[in-house]
Amino acid sequence: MKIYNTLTGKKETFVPLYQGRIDMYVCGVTVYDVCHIGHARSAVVFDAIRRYFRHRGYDIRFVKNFTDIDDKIINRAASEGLPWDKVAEKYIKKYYEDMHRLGVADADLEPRATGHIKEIIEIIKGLVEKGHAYEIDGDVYFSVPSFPEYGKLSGRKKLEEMLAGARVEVDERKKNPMDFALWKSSKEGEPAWDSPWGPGRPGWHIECSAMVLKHLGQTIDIHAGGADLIFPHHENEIAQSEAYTEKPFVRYWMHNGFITVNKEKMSKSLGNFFTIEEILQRFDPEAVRLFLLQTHYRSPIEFSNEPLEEAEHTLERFYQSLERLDDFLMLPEGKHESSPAGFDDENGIIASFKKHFVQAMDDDFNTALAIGHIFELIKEINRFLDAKPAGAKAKELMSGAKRELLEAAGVLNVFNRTPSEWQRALLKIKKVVAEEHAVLKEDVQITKFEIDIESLIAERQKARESKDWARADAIRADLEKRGIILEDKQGKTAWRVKI
RNA sequence: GGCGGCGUACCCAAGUGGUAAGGGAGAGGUCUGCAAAACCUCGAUGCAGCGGUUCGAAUCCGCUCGCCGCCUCCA
Repeated sequence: MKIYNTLTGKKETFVPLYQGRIDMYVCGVTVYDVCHIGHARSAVVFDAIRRYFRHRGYDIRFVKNFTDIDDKIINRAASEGLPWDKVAEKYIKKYYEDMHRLGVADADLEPRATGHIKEIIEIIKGLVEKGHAYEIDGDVYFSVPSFPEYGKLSGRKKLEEMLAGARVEVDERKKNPMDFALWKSSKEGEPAWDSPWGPGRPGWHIECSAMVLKHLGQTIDIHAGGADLIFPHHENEIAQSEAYTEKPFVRYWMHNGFITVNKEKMSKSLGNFFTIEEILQRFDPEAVRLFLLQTHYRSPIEFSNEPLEEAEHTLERFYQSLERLDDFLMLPEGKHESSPAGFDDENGIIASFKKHFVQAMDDDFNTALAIGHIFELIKEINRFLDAKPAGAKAKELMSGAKRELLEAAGVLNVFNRTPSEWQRALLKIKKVVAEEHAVLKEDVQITKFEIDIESLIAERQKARESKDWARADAIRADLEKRGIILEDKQGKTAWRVKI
């Protein structure tokens, strides 16, 4: 398995520190506002990667933090008129709602900065004792010159060069302009914890060092996050952690690319962001997840409606094919045996799918290629079924193909509903069912709607039998206006939601 | 100013030395009462441009052009 390591700038063969086990830490979010699609990308990508590790048989310990104390939270508390910890609670709750809808599983451990003040103070004390940190007026700073390897992650070599064009406002009291805060003294009325340097709160970077150390250990296999965390956040984490433990902190650093809007990074400050909530009002969550996984995790993704609509079409294609496959598998067996030639070849698409899927994912988690393989398999299954196969052997081949398909789908956590669940979800998201009804009594209303459709289909069927094509076509056209497409198949008429 | 990334068909996108995955859109065909879906066929002699290394390059090297990111909080 190969992983691109930001530290070396290369794809490397992945070898965990302890055989069969992986310690992985992902930087989560600062909970001062709702999440946007950029946060979703990071969460979805590392969720898929975590699932893949598990699929490959690793015992993975997966930790993702919440930053629940920080200047932005304090500011937000002031503007919302809430206590700071209520602000954190509120957005943690919202985070879970959004992420669960996107199929992001909870981490094994989801520690919060404020739950680790004791450990943070311990580390800062150690760093001061070792001469890596110093106190000024209740603030404690990390001394960057005391850690010669500083800059190794972000590729920054000379501190002077970094400062030349930088837009940093330097705090005059710091010994070196690059020094960063480990502990910040609190002003009157701000949240504060007691410390050897007086009441204060932790700096941003130190929490991750403390939580990694406490929950995973001195050296971990993988540390991940968005590419914007490389500098200064992860660079600073390395400095603190390695200065404190004198051990390598992280073996593989992974960073996901940004979501862009008009080619520019989506960000709060530019105001060009779309929240997960508003996107999910218009698109199915599975389509959003698929959209995010159809591009390699390190490449930028340009955000717009079109690829999300395409993702819905892609899902439609998948579920239509799955339904067709299910229909075939439900068919009575019969004695007749007939399978088209070539489909059960050892090197054929069906037999080699699993190998290809694993190869793609083993190569730095190429989910885009892996999804490509899924659609090669879909096409092959459709081709097979087009040839009107029959008998036990054909069924065996198809049930095997279905098993492979769903196993791969499970790893990515897309394509894992039933075709009818997908259609029901579409009924809601495409607002085919009147909104007030859908909101008031979801499933009851939808079921009634489905019964209506079924009776219209029956009426149309009668018209067709008496060759009253005008009547049959009128019913079909009427349903299409309401967002329902009818498809006449062998022996039955199926309906689906128009995308 | 320093460091880094990107540029593949109409659109999205994979591909880091062996002769251009996949999806969408489009054209033609099979199927269908007609459709829809599915399937088949067609579609980049070429991967921003120029030059070089090589038996062989989208893939490596150099230069040029264009776009973006980090150096401030940021997924």
